[in-house]
Amino acid sequence: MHSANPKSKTEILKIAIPLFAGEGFGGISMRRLADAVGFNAASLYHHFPDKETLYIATIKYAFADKARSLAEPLAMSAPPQKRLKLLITRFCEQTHDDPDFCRLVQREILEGDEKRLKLVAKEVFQNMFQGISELCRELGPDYDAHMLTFSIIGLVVYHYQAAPIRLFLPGGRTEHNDPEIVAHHVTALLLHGFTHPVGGNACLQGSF
Amino acid sequence: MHSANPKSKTEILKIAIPLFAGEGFGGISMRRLADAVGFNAASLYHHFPDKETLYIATIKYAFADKARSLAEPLAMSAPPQKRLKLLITRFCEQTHDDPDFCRLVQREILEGDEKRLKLVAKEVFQNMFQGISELCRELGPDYDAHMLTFSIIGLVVYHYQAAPIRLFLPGGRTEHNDPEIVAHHVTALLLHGFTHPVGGNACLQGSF
DNA sequence: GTCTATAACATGATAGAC
DNA sequence: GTCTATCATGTTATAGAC
Repeated sequence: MHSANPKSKTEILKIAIPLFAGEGFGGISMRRLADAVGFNAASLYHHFPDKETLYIATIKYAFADKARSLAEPLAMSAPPQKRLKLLITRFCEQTHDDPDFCRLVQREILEGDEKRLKLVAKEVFQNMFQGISELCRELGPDYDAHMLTFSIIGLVVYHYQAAPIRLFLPGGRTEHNDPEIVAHHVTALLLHGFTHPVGGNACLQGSF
Repeated sequence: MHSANPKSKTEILKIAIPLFAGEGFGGISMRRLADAVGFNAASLYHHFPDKETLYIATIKYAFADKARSLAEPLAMSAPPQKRLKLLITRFCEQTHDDPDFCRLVQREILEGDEKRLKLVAKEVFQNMFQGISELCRELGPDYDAHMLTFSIIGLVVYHYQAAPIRLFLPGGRTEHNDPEIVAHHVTALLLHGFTHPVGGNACLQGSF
């Protein structure tokens, strides 16, 4: 219909991402967003019919093509352990490098209604989840693949979700957010549990 | 000074918990909270000087004594594996049974400033974190205790944090939120990694 | 301690000039 | 496609009756 130039539209969305990620839907007013863009508040309504549409467009824009790149390392032909390590490394790097995206997803899971949660599930998680599930069936065939996939994602995500509180907890250091360190830790834990890959002779030490 | 009856105060807080947990600070107005309490909005200001003070009081109230009960199973004298299993079971049950609390903590980590994050760290996590860290040093002495503690907490918490999206993802079923099932899964994963405790001969199958 | 009334302001959204 | 001006509504917070 109108809005011949899609550039302004995506430019608005690009600026909206960190704002909504930081303070949420209710925390950002149309005026503040307009200020950040360099527009007048009324101009936003030329591009989007209302605030919620703008918000959902922001989320969709932030999510676009994220899933693909996350699912990429799974397609490789390599031993499952190697694929796992690569996947987790990539996942840690992306989560580390794009905290806004991580927070947006978190917000959606926290506040989104059913319709929007389905969007997140489809746009963000679906591909990666499918891929990880299959990997899980190779690596831990005795586990429930869904649960294991959840655990892998949660293990990585939580380290960054809770990063703001890390330094206030015993032993927390800045290096603990380093994607390489997180990836190494998570991979080792997933493959061997409490039995560290180095000192690995306590593996069969007992059931619980 | 005023407010001779502390009952109204805590009653307000009790009602505020699920509201703030569900829609956040910006999502709940003083009017709506007052309606829920059965008061007039102005009356809230007799008990609390402003909205933010009320919000922080709500969080503090929700957090009070949570830490102690979570740290309890760690004090037992039992083999470390058994203590871990008990801790995780309790943790899963509490997280499952009190989703409001879980969401409030999540919100605080997401939105809290430094001062409030210190509050969460101290009131909620400190004791439990300390206890888990020591357990970690027994169970996985080759791991970084801080990282491992983060992983344990994250593993449990994420399964409930992301529960709203579970059914929209491949293989997700309602039973997957059952605390007993989550606890069993998490415990097994932590102790043995991908090597399931039942079919446990693949334990040394290779480094990555 | 709770109410009514209201001040002072921010918000989402629209109309219309340019 | 962006602006100014404006509306209707909702917001935090206060003053003062009871």
